[in-house]
Amino acid sequence: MEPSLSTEQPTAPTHFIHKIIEEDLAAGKNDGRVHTRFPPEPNGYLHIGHAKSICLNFGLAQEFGGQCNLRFDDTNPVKEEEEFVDSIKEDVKWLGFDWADREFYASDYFGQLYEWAVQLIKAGKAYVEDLSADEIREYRGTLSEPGKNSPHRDRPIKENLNLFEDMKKGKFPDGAKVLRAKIDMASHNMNMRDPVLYRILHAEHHRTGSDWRIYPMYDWAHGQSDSIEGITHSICTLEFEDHRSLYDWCLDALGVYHPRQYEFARLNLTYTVLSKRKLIQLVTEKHVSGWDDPRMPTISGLRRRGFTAAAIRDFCERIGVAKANSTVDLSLLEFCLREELNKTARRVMAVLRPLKVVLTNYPEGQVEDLEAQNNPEDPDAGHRTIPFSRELYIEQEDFMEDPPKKFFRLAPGKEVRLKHAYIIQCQEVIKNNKGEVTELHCTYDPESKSGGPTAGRKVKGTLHWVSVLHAVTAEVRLYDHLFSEIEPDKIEIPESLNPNSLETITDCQLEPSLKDAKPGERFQFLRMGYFIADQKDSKSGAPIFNRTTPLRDTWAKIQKKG
RNA sequence: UGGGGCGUCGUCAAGUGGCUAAGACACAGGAUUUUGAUUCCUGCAUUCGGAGGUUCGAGUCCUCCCGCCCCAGCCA
Repeated sequence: MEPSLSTEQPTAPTHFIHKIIEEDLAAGKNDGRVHTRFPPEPNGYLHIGHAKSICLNFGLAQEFGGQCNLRFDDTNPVKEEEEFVDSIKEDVKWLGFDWADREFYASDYFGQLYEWAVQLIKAGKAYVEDLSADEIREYRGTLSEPGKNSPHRDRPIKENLNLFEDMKKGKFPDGAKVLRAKIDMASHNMNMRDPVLYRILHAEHHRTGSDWRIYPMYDWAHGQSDSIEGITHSICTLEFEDHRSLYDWCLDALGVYHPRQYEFARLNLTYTVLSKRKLIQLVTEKHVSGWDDPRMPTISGLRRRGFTAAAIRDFCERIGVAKANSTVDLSLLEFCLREELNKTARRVMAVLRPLKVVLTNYPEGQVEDLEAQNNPEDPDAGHRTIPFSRELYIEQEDFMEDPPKKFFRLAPGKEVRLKHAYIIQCQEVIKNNKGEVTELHCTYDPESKSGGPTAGRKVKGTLHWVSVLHAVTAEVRLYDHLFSEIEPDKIEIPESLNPNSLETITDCQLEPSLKDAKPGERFQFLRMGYFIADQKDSKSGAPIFNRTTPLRDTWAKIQKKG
């Protein structure tokens, strides 16, 4: 391999958070430490938007020689489940990141968080509220009008302490009381109008069981968890920008180590829905087969679809990190995918919609083993042999009885090259009584054998094919966008769905080497696209393939233009 | 109409007062090709949401205006 003389370097990420860290390091902050965290709530599966955050947090730690924790933000027992923490761990690992022994849970800190709440009460900075949720809302005021103080705001510290302890002991029903920070009911920032710190929830927690009757709110748990873990840069999405002053207030009120929060714009993708609400809706209303349906933008869905972790990481690097809301073109993700698959996927031949071809001048009963390169982009991938015989299948769309001018494929009287094999010419079109083409009679040119001494003759088109006698029948699932709208969030779910997002073909004919494809194995079906043997349904000997993405199709574009 | 953010090519996104406003994707041409794939060339913002102003010089500084996003959960 020759060393590359290119001076082009992959553009190093220079986004604003990267710069902040560089500046912090230069200024000697945090003793030169960089410590981030990825803090998912275990109430759903991770999706491509989370991947952006994962790559950012783990990537920054990696680049600066720091560490990144995996921390589950499990402060709401009524929404969170073990199933989700398992899937999250699997997905982060699959993406290629390692949190070593730093797997943490906000629930690990419930004890400390409670003590800190007591400390806050003692400092006169928190009080127990008796008002109902509705009343609290009324007292909060509106965006343009200040709120009013709660009648319980000036409760004596001693009383607050007792009440809070009783809340902890489970003496009150859900919703009866709540602990609030005493900040400023007239603040322009709604989050500072005496935010709720603790609520009563008589619910089983997936980790702490029935130990607790009160659970901290996000704002009380997050910053302190960051503090406990020694996080230096707490990176979150834009909607938490308004929470930053509360994040800072809590840490300052306690006088503990104070990490800094930075916000970036979350990822949006064309033709894709990423909101948790809609993702859950897709699953519960069974518009998809589950969280890992290959059409889902979840990590598990993308994995099953055949995406690679490297392609997703590359994508996350290319989209950049900024504060402007943006919607990335899905074609960029597809580009990253194809770029990698082109280099790595083994080429094979598979006929999705078979049309039989009989080579009338080929000896009956003869079988030739032809040599085929596994991947022209990777000489190390080697070669394999493919059986060739008198009866073959070609793709239905590769034949037209009355073709337009620029159709380079098979038509009556026309010649094409069969990949790795011979040039054939169409002599006769056989039809059934409905007038449908059922079979083609062709002749082959024995002088045109691939790799042979007289193979030089050029024809315009090359087709993939499979020998009838040796073909393996398989199911193939063709996927398209789940949504037909470029901005599916603007429309409600049944209407926004693409009715043709899944097409299952059951009588595909594959070259024999595919018979024992292992679940999870990826291929390029020559001229058709990239496919993966489904990890759930495919079995060695009875393979089922998912189309990851089609190849770029210039011919389709020409046809569209007419 | 309170507060917090954001507006640079179709889409992302560099740019932090001084050469003709990076790069990628997309798109459009062309070359090579036993995948109409890949690869390779070429083109693609006289202009930075708008209007004024400061300056020898502004996407970058100032003023005003316009537009978009987020916040009134005992969700995160």
